Amino acid sequence: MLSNSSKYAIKGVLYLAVNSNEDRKIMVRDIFEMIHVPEAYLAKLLQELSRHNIISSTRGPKGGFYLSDEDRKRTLMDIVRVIDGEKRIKSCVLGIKDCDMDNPCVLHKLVGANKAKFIKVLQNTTILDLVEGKQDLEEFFPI
Amino acid sequence: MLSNSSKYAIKGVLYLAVNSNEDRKIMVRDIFEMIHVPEAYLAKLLQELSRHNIISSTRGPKGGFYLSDEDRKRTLMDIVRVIDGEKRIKSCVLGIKDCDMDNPCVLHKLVGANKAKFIKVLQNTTILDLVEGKQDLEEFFPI
DNA sequence: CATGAAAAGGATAAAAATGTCTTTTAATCT
DNA sequence: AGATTAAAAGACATTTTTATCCTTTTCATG
Repeated sequence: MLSNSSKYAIKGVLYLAVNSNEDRKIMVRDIFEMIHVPEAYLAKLLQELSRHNIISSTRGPKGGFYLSDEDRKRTLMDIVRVIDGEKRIKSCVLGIKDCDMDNPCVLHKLVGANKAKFIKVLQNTTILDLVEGKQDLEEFFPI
Repeated sequence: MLSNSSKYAIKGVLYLAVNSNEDRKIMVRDIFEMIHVPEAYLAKLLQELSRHNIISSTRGPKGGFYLSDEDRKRTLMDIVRVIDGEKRIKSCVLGIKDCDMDNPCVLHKLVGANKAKFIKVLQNTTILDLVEGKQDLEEFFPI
């Protein structure tokens, strides 16, 4: 349903949400251990997200990845869409290829409702939602 | 969440449920086109299920795969368990490795409820459930 | 009991996902 | 300007999943 890559990406962004801002950028080197993702792999994922303007980054000294206020309004679905693509997440849990939520197979009703709800959660949950109301931030990490 | 293999297996078993019984065994050759699964690959999957007594088979002339009445009481979860293993299906949608339903990570509550329901469906739905009340059997295929 | 039909099983191939490494580019700081 | 730092980019490697092929074993039947 979600690839490892998407999960890694979400964890990375979550870490940035808690620990970074415009004035406090973070290097991959300082993230990967906390979230248990291989350094180079995480770098690639964050680069991909940055290229799609889901997160922000600057190069050079004092550089690193961070989340702007705008970035924080992104949903989990935005992340998944970049990493896995729309198709993978929406594809049928039981069917193959041609079956998806918009064009369901006959088995779809069996599991479709649950899956639809799951997708709604991804679509409706922003990074900000996840982090705020989370006073005890320690609680998140290590994931 | 579910591997292709599991989906293939479910489709195959569903076909058997509709078209086979003790007196009417079916060869892989006569299934694979209907459900859009490569012949040799489907054979492997059905063999694996047969070995685990999820479905039945006999060799030789007039042989083939079929479902006994007992087989029909198997759940979708039984199939998935054989093909994917318990671990894969129960692993966390967001976390990695050490996080699963029995030992949830902090992100789990976000998506855990939906996933739990999905698993319950797999656990509670038997092959028989799926097929009966399905008068218009044509409707199932091709999947 | 010989024969042929079918599953079973082993070995291999192809593709996709995951993970690593090296070079290039850009920002910052003397 | 030049040195240094860190992301960006892309080539390369590994592992897992998916898929195929081919031989062996089994068994119903004539």
